[in-house]
Amino acid sequence: MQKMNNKNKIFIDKLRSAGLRPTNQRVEISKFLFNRKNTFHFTVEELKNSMNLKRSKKISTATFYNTVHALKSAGHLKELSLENNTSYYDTNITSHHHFFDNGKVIDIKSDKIAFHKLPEAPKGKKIKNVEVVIRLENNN
Amino acid sequence: MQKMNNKNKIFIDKLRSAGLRPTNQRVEISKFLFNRKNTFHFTVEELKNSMNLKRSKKISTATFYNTVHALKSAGHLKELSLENNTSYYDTNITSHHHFFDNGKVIDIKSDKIAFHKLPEAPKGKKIKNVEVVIRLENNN
DNA sequence: TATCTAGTTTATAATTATTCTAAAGTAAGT
DNA sequence: ACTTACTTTAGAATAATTATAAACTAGATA
Repeated sequence: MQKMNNKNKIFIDKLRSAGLRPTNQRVEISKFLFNRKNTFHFTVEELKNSMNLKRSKKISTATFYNTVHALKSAGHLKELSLENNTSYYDTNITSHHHFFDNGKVIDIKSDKIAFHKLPEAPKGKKIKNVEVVIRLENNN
Repeated sequence: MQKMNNKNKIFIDKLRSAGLRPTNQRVEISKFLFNRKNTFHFTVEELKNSMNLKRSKKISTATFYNTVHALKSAGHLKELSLENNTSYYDTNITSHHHFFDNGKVIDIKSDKIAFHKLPEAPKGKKIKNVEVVIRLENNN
């Protein structure tokens, strides 16, 4: 069914590398996420709403969750812990940090933060990653 | 009803400063949280379970949530964003950071992390706080 | 100290984000 | 074209949290 043109190869490859068959729904999700100039942040609910808004045949919630989860596990998406009851995802998987301002996420390029000192991991453990979240508030 | 002895004054004061009347349930929660040598981390569910385990008359879930929320708003507890579907709280409200290892939270003293470089807040905003989470994995 | 009232507690229902289930549909190998 | 294992989907289930509203109580007042 899926027209297997070169244009979609990159998006299909991400799915395959996540162990997912490139079905229509998944390819559309993959394109929506990765076929753009700038990376962005989203919640699954936001993704679902913005994609389904323009579609007559809606993609189901479960498919969004499954696909996002698999893409995350394969390393194509990064999950952010910013608020305690919504998962934010980032299509920018390079090492970087975030400002968080009342539900809005802003990237901080990796080179804008440098450590002078960092602790060692407890014995038997190693550091998987270091995440900095700078929370913002209004100026007075 | 509440025996207003000096021993409890400090725990009662935390409640009052959070705008809460020092009822029996709340004083017990406040004592459970703050009447100890070392600070600790907890989820509301864990707090409820460990307190109610030894009680014949259970404190209701709503009271735990309300009290924790008010104490947090008053600055007596710190909420941590570590996992996306459970709120962790910390009775250590001083500035510090965390290791996070598969559901387990470990404090990192403030002086163990130093920044060489930090970005400025976007215009109109100021920095509320800077949180570092170092995620750990096993040394295989 | 008895009374009163606004604030509290509780069980339960409601909500939100997410995961599970199982029936109907489809990709891709033969 | 056929087959089979993987997908999609609607809807149910779950988990964390918040809301509701009836019964209860702290603490001010008479």
